[in-house]
Amino acid sequence: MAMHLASMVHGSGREREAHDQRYQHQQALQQTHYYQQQQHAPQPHPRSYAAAPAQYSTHVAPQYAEYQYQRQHPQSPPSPPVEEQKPSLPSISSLLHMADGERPASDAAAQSPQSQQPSPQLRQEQQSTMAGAKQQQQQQESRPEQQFGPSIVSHPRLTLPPTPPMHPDSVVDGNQSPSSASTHSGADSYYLGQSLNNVEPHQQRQVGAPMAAVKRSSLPQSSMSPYSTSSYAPSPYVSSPGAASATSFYSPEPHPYQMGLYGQRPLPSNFQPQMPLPVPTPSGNGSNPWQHHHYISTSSQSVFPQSQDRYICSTCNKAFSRPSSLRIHSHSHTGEKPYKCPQPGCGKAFSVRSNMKRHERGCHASTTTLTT
DNA sequence: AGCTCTGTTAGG
DNA sequence: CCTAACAGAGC
Repeated sequence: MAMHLASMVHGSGREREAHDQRYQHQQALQQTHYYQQQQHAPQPHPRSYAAAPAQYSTHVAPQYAEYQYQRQHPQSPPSPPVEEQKPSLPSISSLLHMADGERPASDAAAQSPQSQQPSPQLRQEQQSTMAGAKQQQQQQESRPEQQFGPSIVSHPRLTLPPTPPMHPDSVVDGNQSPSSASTHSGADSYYLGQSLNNVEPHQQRQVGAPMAAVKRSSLPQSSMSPYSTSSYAPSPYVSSPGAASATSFYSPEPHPYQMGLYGQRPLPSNFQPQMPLPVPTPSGNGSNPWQHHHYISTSSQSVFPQSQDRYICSTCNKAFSRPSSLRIHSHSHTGEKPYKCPQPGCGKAFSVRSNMKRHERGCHASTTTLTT
């Protein structure tokens, strides 16, 4: 029966086939899981830069509209004018009755209070968009389905109090769009660097620990780093972002990690951020892993420092005025702690020398005073 | 110009 | 409280 509805509502062609299969399957699953998914749909990262989500919402949402319509219709109209339902719903009802026979449990779940959550607005949006296009199609294709339309547009429930709008994309593609959208935080840059270590960025993204290493740099990147938009690709110094870090533009020290991740060079004073705006490629794995997370406003270009902070971390794009600062900063990405507490028995290591000194003073005050 | 140290802030 | 990380001052 789902097939009927789906095929009736949908257009034809491959998309419909794919949809039907998927729809059938989803119907069975989603009747009970839909709202769970909705609740679990990842929220956009608070720091993510509003760029992406909109583009993901389109072609998946409609099926939910159908689904919602189909599922909610029977349970609901708070005060369904009988005369309205009579002419408009018979076929739907019959379909649903069939469904009842097939999956009583699912419908029971569908009628649970929780199932009321989905915002009428959402449905309204979806219906309004869908109804317009598809009703006409339906009316042309098969007459009976036209009841579908009127019941939608005139349905009293559409006037229900507004609830927080739910984005179809977050509902439907929760694990796709938000994640890709949320990758705009500077943290991703870190993973980019990590990805050089033969680990997929998205895999790393699931590893919580490394996040700590970049938590600080992620913020400054968005706020202060004008290079974020893409100091890599079009840079005269960098021919291939992936290989970029392997090239030592600035590497006074022979540290391997610098060569690998932080090969950095002073920006020319006349450097112009000429690079095109970052393209939020949904195809994440696109040829260029460096592209997928840069959603910095173009206005940031105007703040580009001409002479200061010429040393840019290739991982997080943070700028430093001194190479040593960049080097120290790089430790935060690599996790390297080259400064070890000299005190015997204390194996503590630090990424910043001064922190080690401080530790030494604090924790080994007595011994240090003796030794010094 | 660059390094080291100190002070400060923020997170766990 | 401890540590990570950063900015600024002094050298």
